[in-house]
Amino acid sequence: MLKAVANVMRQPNPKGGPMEAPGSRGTGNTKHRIVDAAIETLKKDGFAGASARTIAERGGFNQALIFYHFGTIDGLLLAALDRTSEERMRAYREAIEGATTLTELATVAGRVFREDLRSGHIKVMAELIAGTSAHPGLGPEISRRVEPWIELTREVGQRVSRGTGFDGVLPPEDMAFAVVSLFLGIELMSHLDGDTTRAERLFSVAQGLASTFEGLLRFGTGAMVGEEAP
Amino acid sequence: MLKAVANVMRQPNPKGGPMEAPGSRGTGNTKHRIVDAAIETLKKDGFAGASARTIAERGGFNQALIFYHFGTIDGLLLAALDRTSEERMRAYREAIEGATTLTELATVAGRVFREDLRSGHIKVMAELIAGTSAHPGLGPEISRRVEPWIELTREVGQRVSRGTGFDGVLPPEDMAFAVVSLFLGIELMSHLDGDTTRAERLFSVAQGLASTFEGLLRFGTGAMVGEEAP
DNA sequence: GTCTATACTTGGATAGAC
DNA sequence: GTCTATCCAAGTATAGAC
Repeated sequence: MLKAVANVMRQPNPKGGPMEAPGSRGTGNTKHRIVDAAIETLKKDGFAGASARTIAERGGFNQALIFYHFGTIDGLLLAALDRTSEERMRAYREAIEGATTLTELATVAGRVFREDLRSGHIKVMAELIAGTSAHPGLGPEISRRVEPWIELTREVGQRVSRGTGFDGVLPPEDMAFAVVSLFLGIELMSHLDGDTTRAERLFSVAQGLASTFEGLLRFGTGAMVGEEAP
Repeated sequence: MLKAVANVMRQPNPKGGPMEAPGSRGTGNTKHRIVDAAIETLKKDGFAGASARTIAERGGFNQALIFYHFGTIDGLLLAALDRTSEERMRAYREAIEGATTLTELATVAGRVFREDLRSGHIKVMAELIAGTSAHPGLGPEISRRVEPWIELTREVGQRVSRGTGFDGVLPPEDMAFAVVSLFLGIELMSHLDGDTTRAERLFSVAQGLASTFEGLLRFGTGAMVGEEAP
């Protein structure tokens, strides 16, 4: 039950492994396919269903390849998280970086998260976080990979709230923690009954609230909180 | 992998099982102990770590007893959820029913959820929801057991927002879904690094926000949204 | 690098003695 | 109702042929 702990970060194989040597064409392609299958399996079967056998069967390759390329299952799962995380982080950054007002942010973040919800990208993270209790060795590794999401959220929140007179009230760190938690929770809930309509509705409402709120602020509420426009 | 699906609701044993016969003293005590151990195991080892053997070892009883009393592991896990859910529901209801203002609500709900966070009661639910992907048969069962929580949240939210001029803006259903999701997410995040300080801080801040907001409302913002006090 | 075969462990579940 | 013994499926991981 605990024996994977010390091995989580172990390198592919004792002899240096498939180190993506300069001239190797096509190599690395298999690793890619394995990671794909792992992501797919985490989405559909969850952490508890992500065994070497199920992953290998879904991907149509041999089970032993996992251990050759990633050492352990946990190693593969971390690689899977790295991939989705990187992909989605790029998507969020691109979508969000143009947004400066609360309304824009709500619109654009809602759109990207809807994509996630449908494709299950955040599910990978939620499942791994939940699975951490069973494989404690994963804890610190997952934790490190979640931090950038909190940081991204904090940055964006801070940028958008600047000058609204709201940015002293809810500290950005707390806001970011809450938002990331909320997204993870929505992901869990939505996959419970395969029903994303509640989540979709929530995002519509949030969008509406954001622009209403923004309108109110422009109205002079800023002065009430004791803030001046820059 | 899928064979538990049809068995989830199966009764204890073929012959009618240990049906808590009227005169049986002490009986049912064992079932209780088994459920205790299951809850403890879900909290500490998560869904993926909650095997018959680990549960039995933690509880100091024989592994076979689980199948005698609950038919399957999934059956036991549902019983575990029933117990925590009932216990915590009572605690929340008692704590919350007196609260009529937003400030009171934030204070009291925060206190109870902090208890949860430390004792891990909601973790049981979060782990089971996450585990549902691996055991699809659990899906509907868990879903049924989550609904009352959304309903409770909705009721309370509605009661508190009544007359604040806020209760048309964020539909109670959406609010309830968001709050439950948020709590589940916070639970996941807090157990990831065993650090509950971020969650604790968030609750303090929320408490502060609630009373600030309430103060603003009393100030006449209600009129701005077009609502009159009852 | 990839496959087959295999060792060994853990897990769900049942039979049967007590 | 509880325990021992046991069956068999599934899991991780490795050795060794190709």
